[in-house]
Amino acid sequence: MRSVMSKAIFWFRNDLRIADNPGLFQAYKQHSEVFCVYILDKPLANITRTAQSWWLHQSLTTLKKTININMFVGDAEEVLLELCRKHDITAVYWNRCYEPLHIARDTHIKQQLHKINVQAKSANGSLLNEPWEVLNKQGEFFKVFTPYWKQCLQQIVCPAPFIINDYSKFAKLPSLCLEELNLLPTWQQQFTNYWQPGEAGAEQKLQDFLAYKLEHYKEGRNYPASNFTSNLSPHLHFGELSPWHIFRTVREFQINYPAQEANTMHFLSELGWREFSYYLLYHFPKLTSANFKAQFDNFPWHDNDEAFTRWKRGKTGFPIIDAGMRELWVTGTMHNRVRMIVASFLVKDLFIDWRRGAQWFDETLLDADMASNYASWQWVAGSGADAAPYFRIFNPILQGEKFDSQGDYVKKWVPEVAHLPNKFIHKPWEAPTKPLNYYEPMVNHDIARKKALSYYQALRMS
DNA sequence: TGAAATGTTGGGGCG
DNA sequence: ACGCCCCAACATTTC
Repeated sequence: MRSVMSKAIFWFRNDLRIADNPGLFQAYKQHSEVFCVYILDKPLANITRTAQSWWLHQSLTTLKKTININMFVGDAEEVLLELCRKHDITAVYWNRCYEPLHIARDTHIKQQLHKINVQAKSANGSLLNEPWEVLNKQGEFFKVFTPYWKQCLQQIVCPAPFIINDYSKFAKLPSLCLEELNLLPTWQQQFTNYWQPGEAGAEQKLQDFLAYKLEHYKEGRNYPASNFTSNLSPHLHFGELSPWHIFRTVREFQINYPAQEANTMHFLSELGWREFSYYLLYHFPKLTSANFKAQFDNFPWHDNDEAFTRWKRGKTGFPIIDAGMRELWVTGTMHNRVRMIVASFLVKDLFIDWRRGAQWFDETLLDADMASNYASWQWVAGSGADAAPYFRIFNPILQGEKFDSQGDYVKKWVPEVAHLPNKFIHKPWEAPTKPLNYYEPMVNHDIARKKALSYYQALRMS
C-alpha cells in the first residue's frame, strides 16, 4: 500500500500538534498527499458548552495557521468513509484515544475502513506506556501507583522525536470553517487572560517551568499562592505537546542539574499519575460511574442540590474552598492542592457523591480529562485504586493555614475576607467583627468529620 | 498527598 | 534539695 502517489487522511483528535506526532509523521512519510481532518463527532461531542470548547476553538485556530485542517461536523464514521470514497484515500491515520467509548468507536471505524480496502493505522501519541503493556508478575494490572510507576520507568522506551518540516503535502478539501463547529465559549471570556492554547503556548509553558519553577517544584507545588506548578495539563489534554517531549526535556534537565533529582523525579511522577489514571480507566472502564472499591456502593450520599450549588458557586463560607471554586470558574483551572481540599469537602463534609463533583469539573476545567479527573475523584473519595483512606479528612481551616498562611491565595479570590487579620482569614466567623458580605460556614467541620467517620464505619460493617 | 486523640517526656515553678 | 504539678513539645495510635 506504500505507493508513491497515494493519498491519506490524518485524523486529528486530542493530539493537536505537529511536533512529535507519530500518527501525523507516519502519514507524512508514506504518502504524497495528506488530508488533515478534525471532526466534531456528534455521537461523542460532549465537549460543547464546556470550558474546553473554548480551548478547542483556540487550539484549532492556532493549528490551522500552520497547516491545512479540514473541519467537519457529524458522525466520525460516516464522515471518514465518505471522504475515503470520494477522494481515493488509501489509508487513515490517527493517534489512539483511551476512553471506553472512543476505543469502541475507533475499533468499529477500523473494521469499516478495512471493508472498503482502506488501511487504518493507529499510533501511540499520548502515553509513555500503553496500558496493556504494563503488568505485574502475576500478569495482572497494577492497582498501586508506586510499583506501577517503578515498572513504567524501567520499561519506557523513549522514541526519537518525530519532526516534520515541510507542510506542502497537507492539502485542502471542501470542508467547514471553524466557526461552523460552533465551539463558542459558554460563559467566561476571561480565559484568554490566563492561557495561550496551541503548540507555541505549550512549549512556552514548558520552558518557563524548566527555567523558573522546577527547582522549587517538590515543596513549592503545595502552595497555591505561589506559582511553581507547570500548568501544562490543558496543553497535555489536547495533545499540544507530547508526554515524551516533556519526559525527554526533563530528563535532560536532570542530567545537566544532578542536584535537582528530587524535584525532577517528583515532577515526572506527576506525569506518572496521569499515566496511571489512563491505565486504570483502560483496565476498569467503568471508572467514571462505578466505585473501584465496591464497598462504597452502599455509601449514603446526600442528594442536596442547594449544598451542591453553594459548593459550585464558591459560597460555602470556608475561604479556601470558595477561593478554589471561584478560581476554577474564572480561570478554568484550580491549583492541585486546592482541588484536593474542595473535593474532600464535597465528599466528606457535604456527603455529595463524587460523581457529581467530577461532572462539575468536567464542565469547568480546561484540563478536564476523563481518566485523570475520575481517577482523582475516586482517589479523594477513598473509593479508588490506591486511594487516600477514607478517614483521611482534610480540615479546610488547617489546610488553609498550612498552605496559604498569609492568606494571599484566599484574598485574591475572596475579597470579602481580605481585610481580616491573618489569624482569622481562614475562619472569618471567629473574627471580632465578621465580614458583612461573606457567607456563614455552611457546615461545622468537626461535626461533619465525625459524621463522615461514622458513615465509613457503617460501610466497613456492612 | 490528614488530623484528632492519646501517650510520653522533661524542664521549670513552687511549696 | 526534693517531690509534685503543669504543660509544652514531641511521638504514637487511631480513625
